[in-house]
Amino acid sequence: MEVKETDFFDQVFKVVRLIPEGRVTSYGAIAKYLGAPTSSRIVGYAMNASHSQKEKVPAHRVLNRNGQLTGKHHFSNPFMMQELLEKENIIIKNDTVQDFNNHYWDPTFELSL
DNA sequence: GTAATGACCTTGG
DNA sequence: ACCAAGGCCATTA
Repeated sequence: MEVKETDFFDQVFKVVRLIPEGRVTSYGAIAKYLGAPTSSRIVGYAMNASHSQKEKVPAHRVLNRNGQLTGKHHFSNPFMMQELLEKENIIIKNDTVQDFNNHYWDPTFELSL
């Protein structure tokens, strides 16, 4: 089964796609939700593979713990990520999401509710 | 098969 | 409070 990259990736994509509009989450939150709080890097790597996925993944809603647009450079255009987020009523300044705590969407909290 | 890198986070000094 | 290093899993060279 070469089509199966890894279950971890699939899980990450699934959670990322569940992120509602106007909400953002962090890699560590997803990793923790998947049961791998220390494997936060894998989540970021999964986003890197998101381009390979058929279904589009709202990777622009996934930021780091600092609320910083670390992977904006990986998009079609570095500004695309910021534009997409701004379109969702999310304010971004200096490549950093303002009111990050207010827009933070924790899967372990929302999905575990 | 080994080594290095990566859209990160946690812990130690 | 700030700075530094380690760890994690998977992919690529």
